[in-house]
Amino acid sequence: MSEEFSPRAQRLRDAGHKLTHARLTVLSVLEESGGHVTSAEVLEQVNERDSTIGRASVFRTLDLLTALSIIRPTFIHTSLTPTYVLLPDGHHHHIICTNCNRVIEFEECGLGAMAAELEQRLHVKLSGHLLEFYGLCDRCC
Amino acid sequence: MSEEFSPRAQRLRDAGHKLTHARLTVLSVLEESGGHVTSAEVLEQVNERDSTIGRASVFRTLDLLTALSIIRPTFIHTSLTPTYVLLPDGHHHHIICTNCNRVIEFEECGLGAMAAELEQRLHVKLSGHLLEFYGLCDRCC
DNA sequence: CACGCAGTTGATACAATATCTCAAAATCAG
DNA sequence: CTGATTTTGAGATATTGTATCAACTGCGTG
Repeated sequence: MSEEFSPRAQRLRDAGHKLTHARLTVLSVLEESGGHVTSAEVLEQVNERDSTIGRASVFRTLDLLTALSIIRPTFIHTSLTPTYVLLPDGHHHHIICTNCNRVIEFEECGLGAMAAELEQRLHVKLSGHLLEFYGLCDRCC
Repeated sequence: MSEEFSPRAQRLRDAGHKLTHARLTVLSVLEESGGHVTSAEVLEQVNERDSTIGRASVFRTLDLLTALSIIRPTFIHTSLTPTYVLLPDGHHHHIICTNCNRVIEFEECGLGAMAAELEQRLHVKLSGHLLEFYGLCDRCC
C-alpha cells in the first residue's frame, strides 16, 4: 500500500535512499522546529522521541539531507556548531545581526532569474540557494 | 609614524582592536590563501610562519574577523569543519556542487538594490552578504 | 620617548562535537 | 515471505574549539 510520506521524505526515496525510522524521525524534528536548529538540538529532540536512535544516525542523516539540499548548515553565531536551516522550496534568506546575533528572515527574491542565467552560462544544474546578509538590526543600529 | 597596514587591518583598528602580531599573521594567511580555507589550514599556515602563536589566538581572531564581516564561515563539504571565505568587498558568491563539492565562484550581483530596499523596509544597516547556490556542476550533470 | 593600563596572548587542561567500526537489524523489491 | 542490501546503534576514539589566568604588548598619554 502507498503510505503517506512528506514531500521531503519522497525526495529521499526518489534519490534511492530507504525511509528508515531514524531518518523519518530526524526529518520530522527538523520540520517541526521551524527552521533554525543546531545539531545538539536535533540530537536532543530525536532522543526525546525515541531514545534508541543513535547519535551516529542523526549525523549521517543531517549529512544526507544536506547533500540533497533539503537542509543547509550555516553559521549564526558560534564557530563551533552549525545551525541547520530548512530550505522550504530549495531556498532560504535571512539577515544576521553581527552584534546581537538575531536572525531576521525575509521572503523574496529575484534570484530565480539569476539562477537561470548561471545555469546557462556555466553549464550547471542548480537546485537551491542560501542568501545571507549581515549587518546591524534595528535594535542595534 | 603611520605604518602601512592592509585595509582590512585598518578596519580592525578602526573597530577598536589592537593590531597584534598574532592577528596580523592570521590575516595575512587568509589574504594569501586565496579565499577558501578551513580552520585547520589556517592553524597550519600560522604555525609555519610563527610557531609561538597559540591555537586559541587563531580561533579568537577568526571569530573576531567574522564579527567584522571580513570573513565568513561556510560549509563546503563536511559538517565538522567550516571553511572560511574572505569577503573581498563585503560580499561573496559561489556555487557548491552537491556531488563533488567543487566550488565555483562568480561575480555579479544585483543584490545592491535588494540590500538597499531591505535596509529601508526593515530598518537595518547591512554590511555584507554571502550568496550560495548549490546543485550539480558541469562535470557532474 | 618612557609610562601604564586595558586589551591580548599563549600553554595546557578541558569540553564539546563528530566519526569509525562492525555485528545485528530493518527496508523493500520481487 | 524471503533475501540482498542498506542502514543502524553503541561506544570508544579522534577531532575541533573553549576556559583559565598569569605574563606580555600595543598604543594613547603625559
